[in-house]
Amino acid sequence: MPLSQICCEPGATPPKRARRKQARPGELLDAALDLFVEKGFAATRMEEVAERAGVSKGTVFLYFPSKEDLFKAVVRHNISGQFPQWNAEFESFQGSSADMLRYCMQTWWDRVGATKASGISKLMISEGRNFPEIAAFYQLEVVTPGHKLIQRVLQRGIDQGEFRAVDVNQAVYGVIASMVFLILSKHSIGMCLKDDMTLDPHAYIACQAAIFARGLSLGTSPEGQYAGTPSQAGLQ
Amino acid sequence: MPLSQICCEPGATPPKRARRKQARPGELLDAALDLFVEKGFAATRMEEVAERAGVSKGTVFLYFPSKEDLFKAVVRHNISGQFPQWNAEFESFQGSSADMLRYCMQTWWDRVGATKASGISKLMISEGRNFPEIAAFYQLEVVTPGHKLIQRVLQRGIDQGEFRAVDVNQAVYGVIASMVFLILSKHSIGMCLKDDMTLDPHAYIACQAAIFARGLSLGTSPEGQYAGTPSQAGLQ
Amino acid sequence: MPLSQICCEPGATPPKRARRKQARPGELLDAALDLFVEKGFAATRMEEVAERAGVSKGTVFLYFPSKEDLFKAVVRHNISGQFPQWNAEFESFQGSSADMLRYCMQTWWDRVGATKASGISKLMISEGRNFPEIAAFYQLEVVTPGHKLIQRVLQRGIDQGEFRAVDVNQAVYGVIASMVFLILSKHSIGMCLKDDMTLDPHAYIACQAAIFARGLSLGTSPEGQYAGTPSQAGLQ
Amino acid sequence: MPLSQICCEPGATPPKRARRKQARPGELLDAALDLFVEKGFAATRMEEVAERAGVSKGTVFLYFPSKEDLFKAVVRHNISGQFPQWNAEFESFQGSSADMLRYCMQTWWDRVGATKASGISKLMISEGRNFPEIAAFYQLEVVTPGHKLIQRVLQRGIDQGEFRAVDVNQAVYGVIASMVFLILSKHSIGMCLKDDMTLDPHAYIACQAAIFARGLSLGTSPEGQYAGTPSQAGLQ
DNA sequence: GATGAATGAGGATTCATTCAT
DNA sequence: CATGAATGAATCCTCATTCAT
Repeated sequence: MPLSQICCEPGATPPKRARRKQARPGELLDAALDLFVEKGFAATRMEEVAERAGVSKGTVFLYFPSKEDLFKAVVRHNISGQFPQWNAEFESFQGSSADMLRYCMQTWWDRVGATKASGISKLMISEGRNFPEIAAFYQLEVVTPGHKLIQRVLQRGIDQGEFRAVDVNQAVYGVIASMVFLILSKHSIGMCLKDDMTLDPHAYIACQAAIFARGLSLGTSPEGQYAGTPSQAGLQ
Repeated sequence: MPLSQICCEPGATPPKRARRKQARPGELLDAALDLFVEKGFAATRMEEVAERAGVSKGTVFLYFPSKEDLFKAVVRHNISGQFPQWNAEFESFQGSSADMLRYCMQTWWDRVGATKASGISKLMISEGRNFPEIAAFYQLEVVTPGHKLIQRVLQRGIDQGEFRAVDVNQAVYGVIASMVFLILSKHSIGMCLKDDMTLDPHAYIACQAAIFARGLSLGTSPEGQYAGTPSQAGLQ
Repeated sequence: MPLSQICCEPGATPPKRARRKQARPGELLDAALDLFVEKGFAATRMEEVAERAGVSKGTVFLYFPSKEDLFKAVVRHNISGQFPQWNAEFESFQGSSADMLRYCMQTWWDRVGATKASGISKLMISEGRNFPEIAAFYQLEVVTPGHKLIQRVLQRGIDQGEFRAVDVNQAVYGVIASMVFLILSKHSIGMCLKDDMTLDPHAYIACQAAIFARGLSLGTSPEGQYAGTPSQAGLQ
Repeated sequence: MPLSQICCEPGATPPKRARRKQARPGELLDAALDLFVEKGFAATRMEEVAERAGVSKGTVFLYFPSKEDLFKAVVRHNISGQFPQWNAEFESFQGSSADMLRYCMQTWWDRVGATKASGISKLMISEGRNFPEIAAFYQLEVVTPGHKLIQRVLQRGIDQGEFRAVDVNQAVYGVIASMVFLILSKHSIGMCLKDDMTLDPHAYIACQAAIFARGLSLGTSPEGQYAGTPSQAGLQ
């Protein structure tokens, strides 16, 4: 509990200056997230971030030593922070692994995909190569944890005899691909969508999750999945 | 002195100077494509484009009035004719729809994904938003035809009783998502891959195609796929 | 609670707060001296001065209206009384003038050169030009007295028939040069030393003093010291 | 011989642009030397260098990739370049080592000390610590070669039986000290001079060289040079 | 008095674009 | 046509200085 709350009568607002001090980082991170998503990392000027947060140029550097650090803070504030909760949440999941997969995808959408934070992923796809340190950070803080989370879900299905023993890594990428696509449909002008029709994320996720679940399930498998070269088999 | 400068009967290659002049724009576009794909629009320097094309800085501006114009020219020049004989080829496919889907994906990879052409997809994903006219063009020439092609494959499976009657549009996006992911794994430093492990495209496609085929197949379906909210069902 | 805050009879150390207040300027000057010597005027940040003095940035400006004023205060504060009992001490020296010279240099090193005081010499050498008033002050308080002291030693040697009748002024500068060099070897990263080898001050002084003493001595002089232009005499 | 001189009639001035191109680096180096000496490294703004050379800010960076590189080029252009000639010159020196030493010092003064280039040394003394890379460069290109040159002269004297076998390194520093002092008398407001009297460099060098020569000479040595502690011996 | 949050002028460096040759 | 020297607007970042608390 801050001093200001001790030595003043309850309910008193802290001095203006102090309140700003506390609020600043958050305001800056919000402004930065907006701009990074809107214009990309390289095209976002620090001064613009300052303007949007209602402070002067120098103030941004008071809280974040460099543009890269600002970006990292944005990532940590908006994405990485979610993982501990998620992991915990899945520890105690009781239903089928198919349900778990769907729940996982839907939850990701609700908490990240549907928010501005998803713009960060688009940004990493677009500019990651030019900022190796940032890319490494993102890899460490977002990609790897995300991969592991999905991997755990699929592995659980296999271990419990719900899923076939497919190559888990490849399967994980399939799930990630769905989510990446959803992000791009939102942030890349829906460029990959037919007729500008906007994709309904929940329906899309439900459909993909169902396909994955069934695609990984045991039961009667349609034969010939991996047999021969179809080009020879099927094409005249 | 090369022969071409001596013997000039019609049809002969034009003298070096003239040929260079004619070839210039193409060489510039090639160089620019490479660089835009590799580094993005902002991070690509005009001088670098000139260098890679073997001309001087000023020459680039002789052919393209500005960097933005160069970008637009690059994309437009590479979009044309992305979907040539594809449709015809699939008219006569004889095998199962599962095989057809897999064949379709593999072929796409060999003919497009693995080639330089996939670079413009990456470009559109990364920078499309900043060039709406171009994006519209791309949509018309690439996205829609691609979507239709896959749609036909899935619809064929449903019509022939091989696949379940899922929402075809959503399912198509799943397939596209896989391919987009593959492109990004190639052009975005594989930033979405675990531990920098390089994705083997053929294995990846085989796996995804198998999951899709099975996911869309009839047979014993694990019930409850769409029932209830898993958060209530599965979470304590 | 420290005793000083309880018992306040006259003469007792003032309460901590007050003592700090009184001590502030001195602590600031000390911190600033260190930093100015180490990094120069331009490269020293006011905040760093504050930090080293254990106060906040604003406080420095409370005592010194600007960085330049701080600099001036630092030098002025440290110049006073550089030459205390020196002269008196040498009145009664009994040995040879050669010994006296060596004793003089060694003593200077022990009492000044080796201490923090030599830092302001370095400061004046480095930044003196930008602060003419200060430089004049330094000239008056340090340079001239020092010069006179050495001059007296050499003159004594000449008067007593120990040294040749060289141009005393020039000779004095030779001695000063040695000492300046020693200061710089200490404060300028020994940039003028070969291979980063650290100079041993006492050995160096012993050597220089010996050379000076012998160089000023009577005895068989190698003739021709001042004759002709060596470029004509020695060069082919 | 440049092309322009081949394909044009003799005496024709090269096209304006080309001539500037050739002259630019020199003009920039001159402007930079002036400013570095006048204001120091840190305080010299690149734009100012450009202004003084009559070009725009960007042009400086066209020729020198960074401020540090510009500085290095200045050093190389004005100081390091001299050493090869000097070394060669001394290979063939015929006179006594005493003459050689004096000639060496005088020549250094005429070719470097008396020119603006000597300001560089003052600058390194003042700011060397803040720019380690530059300091290392200066050490390599100037300090070490200079030290070696003087060392050779003194060693020659010892080898030829002209000088006593003193510690050569220490003696070298004595010579360097003289020259450093001369530089400082020129660039540090003559701060170490008595009564603002300007030092006559030639007389000063003659005097110092004589003292060194005699100080290093054989002949009857005044006894007791290194004996006892004078403080005990001489002081009452 | 002391604090430290906030400011904004200033400086190094980059790069699209122009234009004399 | 082609060149590449020159430009200067734009951008990140630093730091002396101010001032509300």
